Amino acid sequence: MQLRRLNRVITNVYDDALRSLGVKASQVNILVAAWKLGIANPLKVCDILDLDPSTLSRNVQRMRAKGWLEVMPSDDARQQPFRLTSAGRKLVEKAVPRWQVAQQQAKRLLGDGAIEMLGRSMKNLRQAKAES
Amino acid sequence: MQLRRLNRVITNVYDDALRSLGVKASQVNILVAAWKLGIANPLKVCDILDLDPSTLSRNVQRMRAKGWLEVMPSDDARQQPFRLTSAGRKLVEKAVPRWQVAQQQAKRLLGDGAIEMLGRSMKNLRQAKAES
DNA sequence: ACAGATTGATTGTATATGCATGTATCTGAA
DNA sequence: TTCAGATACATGCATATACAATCAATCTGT
Repeated sequence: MQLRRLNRVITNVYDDALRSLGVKASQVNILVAAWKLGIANPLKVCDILDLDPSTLSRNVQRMRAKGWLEVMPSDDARQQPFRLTSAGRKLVEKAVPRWQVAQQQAKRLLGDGAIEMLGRSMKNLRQAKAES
Repeated sequence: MQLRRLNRVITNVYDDALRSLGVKASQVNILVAAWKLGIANPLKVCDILDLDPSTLSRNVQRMRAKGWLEVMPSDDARQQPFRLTSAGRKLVEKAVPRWQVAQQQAKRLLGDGAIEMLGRSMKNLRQAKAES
C-alpha cells in the first residue's frame, strides 16, 4: 500500500515540524477543525475528518487535559460540543507557520501534481460518500 | 491533511476486506514483503516500507505469535531475519484475492489517475531519500 | 405517559506507529 | 588484543486508530 507508506513519511514530516510545540499532526487537524467551526460538534468533526467517534473522543480527552479544548453545554445532553480555549488558539497560531513549512517539504517529497491529485481524490471521495 | 484522511478511509477498506481472515492491511504489507524477499532482513523491510524498526519489531512479534512468521538463525547474532511459515504462505494466498477486490474499491474511491500519481510520488520519494 | 427504538458519546480491547533508550554484538584501530 | 564506537534489534512510553459493547439521553408511536 503506497498510500500507507506515503502517509507514514509525510506524517513524520509534520510531526517533526511540530514536535517542539508538543503537538502532533493529528491533533492540529482537530484543533483547526475546532477553530473553523467555533463550536465543534463531535460527529460533525468525525464527518469532516473521516474519523471514528471513539478516536475523536480520546483525542479530545488528551487535548482537554492539555488545556487546548473545553467542552460546552448543549441543549441536547447527549452531545459534547467543544471549542478551543485561549491556550488552544495561541497554539494554533504558533503551529500554522510550522505547518506551512512542513507543507512545502511534503510537496517537495511528493512531487509535482500530487497535492492537486489529493484534492481531486478528496472530492471524489466526498462524492462517493454522498451517494452511499 | 488530506493524505491522512485518505489513508484512514482506504486503510479501512482494506481492513474490512481482510477482517474475516483475522489479518490487517499493515500485516499483509509485511507478509508480502517477506514473501518477496524469502528471508527478510528487518532493516531491509523497514527501508522498503518506510517503517520504524521498533514498529516492525512488534508487528513481527504479533505475527510470530500467530504462527505466520518465524525467525531464522543468522551469521550476525544481532540480526533477526524472518520468513513466512507455511501457515503464513497459506494466509497470503487467501489474502491476495481479497486484497485485489479492496484495490478496485480503493481505485474507485480515489478516482482516475490517483493510483498512478501515488506511484509517481513513491518514485519521487525514493529519489529524495537516495539524495539525502 | 411510557416502552422501545434511536442517537451521541464513552469504554474495553487490540493493533499500529514512532521516539528515546537499552542491550547485545560486531568491527576497526591503537 | 583490546576496547571505543558503530550496528541491529528490543523495550518503555505515549499517541492514534477502529470495532464492539455500553451507557445515557432523547425521540416516537400508541
